[in-house]
Amino acid sequence: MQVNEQTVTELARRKQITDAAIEVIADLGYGKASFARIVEHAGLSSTRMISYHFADKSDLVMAVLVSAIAAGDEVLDARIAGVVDRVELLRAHIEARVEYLRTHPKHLRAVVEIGTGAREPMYAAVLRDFRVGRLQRQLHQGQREGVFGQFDTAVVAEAVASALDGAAQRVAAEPDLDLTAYGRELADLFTRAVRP
Amino acid sequence: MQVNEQTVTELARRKQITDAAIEVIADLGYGKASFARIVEHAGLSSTRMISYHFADKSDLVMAVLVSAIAAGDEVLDARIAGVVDRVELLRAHIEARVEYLRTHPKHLRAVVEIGTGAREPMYAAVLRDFRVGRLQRQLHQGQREGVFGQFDTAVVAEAVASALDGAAQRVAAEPDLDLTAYGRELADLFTRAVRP
Amino acid sequence: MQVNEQTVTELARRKQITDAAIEVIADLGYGKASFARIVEHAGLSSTRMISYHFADKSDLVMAVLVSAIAAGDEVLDARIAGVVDRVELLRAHIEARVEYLRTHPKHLRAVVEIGTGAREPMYAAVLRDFRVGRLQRQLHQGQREGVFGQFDTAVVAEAVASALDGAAQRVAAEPDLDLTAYGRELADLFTRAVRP
Amino acid sequence: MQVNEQTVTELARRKQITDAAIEVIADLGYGKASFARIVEHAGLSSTRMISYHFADKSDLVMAVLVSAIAAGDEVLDARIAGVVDRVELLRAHIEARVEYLRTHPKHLRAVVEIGTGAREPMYAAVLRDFRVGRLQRQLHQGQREGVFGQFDTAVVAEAVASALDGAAQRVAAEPDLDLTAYGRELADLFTRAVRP
DNA sequence: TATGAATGAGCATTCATTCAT
DNA sequence: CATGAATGAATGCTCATTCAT
Repeated sequence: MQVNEQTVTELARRKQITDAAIEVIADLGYGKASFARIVEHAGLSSTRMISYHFADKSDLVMAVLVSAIAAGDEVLDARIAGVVDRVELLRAHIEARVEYLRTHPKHLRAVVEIGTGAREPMYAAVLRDFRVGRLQRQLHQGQREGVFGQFDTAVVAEAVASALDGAAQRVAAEPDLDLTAYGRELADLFTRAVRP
Repeated sequence: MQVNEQTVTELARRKQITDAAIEVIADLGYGKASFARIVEHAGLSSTRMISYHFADKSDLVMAVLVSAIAAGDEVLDARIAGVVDRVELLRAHIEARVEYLRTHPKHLRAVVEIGTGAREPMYAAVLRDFRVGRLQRQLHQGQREGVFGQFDTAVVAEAVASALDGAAQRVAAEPDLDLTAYGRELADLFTRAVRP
Repeated sequence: MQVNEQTVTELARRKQITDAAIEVIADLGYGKASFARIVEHAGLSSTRMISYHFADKSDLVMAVLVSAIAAGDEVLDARIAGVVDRVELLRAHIEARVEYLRTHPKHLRAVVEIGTGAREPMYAAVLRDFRVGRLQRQLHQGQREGVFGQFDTAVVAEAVASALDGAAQRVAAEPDLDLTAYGRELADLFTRAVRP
Repeated sequence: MQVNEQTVTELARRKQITDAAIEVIADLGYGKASFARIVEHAGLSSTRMISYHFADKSDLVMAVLVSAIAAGDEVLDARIAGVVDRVELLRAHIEARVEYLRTHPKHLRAVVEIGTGAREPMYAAVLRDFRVGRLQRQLHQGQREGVFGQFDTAVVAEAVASALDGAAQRVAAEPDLDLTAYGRELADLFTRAVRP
């Protein structure tokens, strides 16, 4: 008995809907991702099903965000584990995100779509944390250690995050893109850029 | 009497509507920019007015794109005129885009919104041309001249373009942002990154 | 050319819809009076028609209120014209309202339904004015002239208004009720009650 | 073991739900008083709880009516106990109802809301009994005894009941209203009105 | 005694577009 | 050059109720 006890069915349904929502948002964009499209994709009987399991649309979108970001951070954590060198850490970070894009294209694309398409400030904090939070702290630490040059960490972190957003956009239009190479290029680019 | 005859009234109306559309798209995002919001903003009597002057929504959006991109390229042309050094040209390019963002925030933001929010492939070519076309050619030329190192020009051009998109997003949420400094940081960042 | 120019068609449609809304609100009550029921009653093609002519539901309800109240005040004005005696004025007022209930049962019932069923404070002012505004001023004036006794005019005005509401409720359940007699009884009741 | 056996838990649950329903109906109005709102207010887990303990919505509403009316009649009985004078009985009746409104505002308001908002004829009998039943019999008896004048007892009883409804409405919008004074005014008003 | 899960019907409102003048 | 009038489809969301444990 836990405080926040939840049925397995309940959790399974939420996951089913969240997964469908990720696909639909990634494929159609945030603006066109209606409940109707999501139930179609999930094979549910009616939109009523979504309303039953989520308080409202923003509740569902937040669940999508949490789910996709958790998966992305898992990949990131696995990739940077044991890396100590600051420059290598930056490279690992960028490559991990691109790897995530390669293994979970719909997930990352959904996050980007929500980030650019949704206007509600509700998602701002969690999105900002995912995009630049950790990265900016790493850059800052690298500067303190003298490994990186002097630059505005906010600007660089935003540039890295935007470059990854751009990669997600490009791969959507160009599915055969070699993402491993793309990630290496991006990592090269920014490791050169942060040199003292 | 010319072949492509258009009255001044017609042109003025189109401009009035296009300008209103730019503001609305920039302010509400592509997804929420409906005819209704645009007529409100333009002070027109009904959405019928838009349908009369534009074939359909994509026609209007294309007009917005053409108008905003022309203004952006004008700023760019003025800024790079006479610059010959490749590195300075890159710097000039980036700073010109940020200057455009500073002087015409709604225009650039509208372009970014359409780029991220609209799904019709119709706009893809003109958007790609604006975002990376000229830039990629410049990077390529710099490599041929041996001024830049070896990197994937498509990746770097996309990264620069994305960084500028990101700047447009950030300034929308943070209007007091010092864009001149932001442009300089970005130019520094990428000029470092392209060094051989 | 007037400032607030409006087409005849537009006005006719609004009236058609408003009239249907009055009937539906009177028959089904405010809570059950949906756009769907109103278009059915008006013989329109879809609820879209209502949304086209009225900004939203409260806009339609306000139109209903204005229309029904105007008709009621017309009956009142005709009935009290030339009456100078204060007591006779009170009698005329009450009988005029009941006469209005007799000649326009749906209209008055719609007003009562909105008054009791709608929670939006939006309608409060216009409803209060219709129910007690004039009446309370008359009672006050009668007291100043020494024709009426000393009582709280707000309480008595509210009691009269509530009695008329009650009559509207009763006649809905009991359509054969002799309203002329009912009005006379009510007038007798309150003229006795205000005597010094 | 009795035929109509009911556990204390069952009764307690029904009371919990009924009490919550009274509050919700009083606060939001009959139209907006959904199972969802009632469940929220009662702190229950789901609407299923209500459906389990009550056959349907009208069953719950009827329970609300019975409960609220019983409480109101208790106040009335206590107030009129020992009063024999017909005029004083009328005064006591009115003042008791207003006192009930003062001590149990939600209860009386819920009854009024159901009376005006619900359309089902199911509640008509019990509502009519509460509103005018006893009162009309008293008025009739007073006329037979020659203490009251000649008037239509149905009309006067309905007027008194409506005035009390109106008081409930007014106090909802104007919580600082001096109800004791209001009750006295109302009692004065109607005792004057029934004089021979 | 309780509950989790599901449901079909209905709600007001918004959308870009079209017909007729 | 402009407009008034209309429209079908879709939006997210709420409703009381039921099935199966």
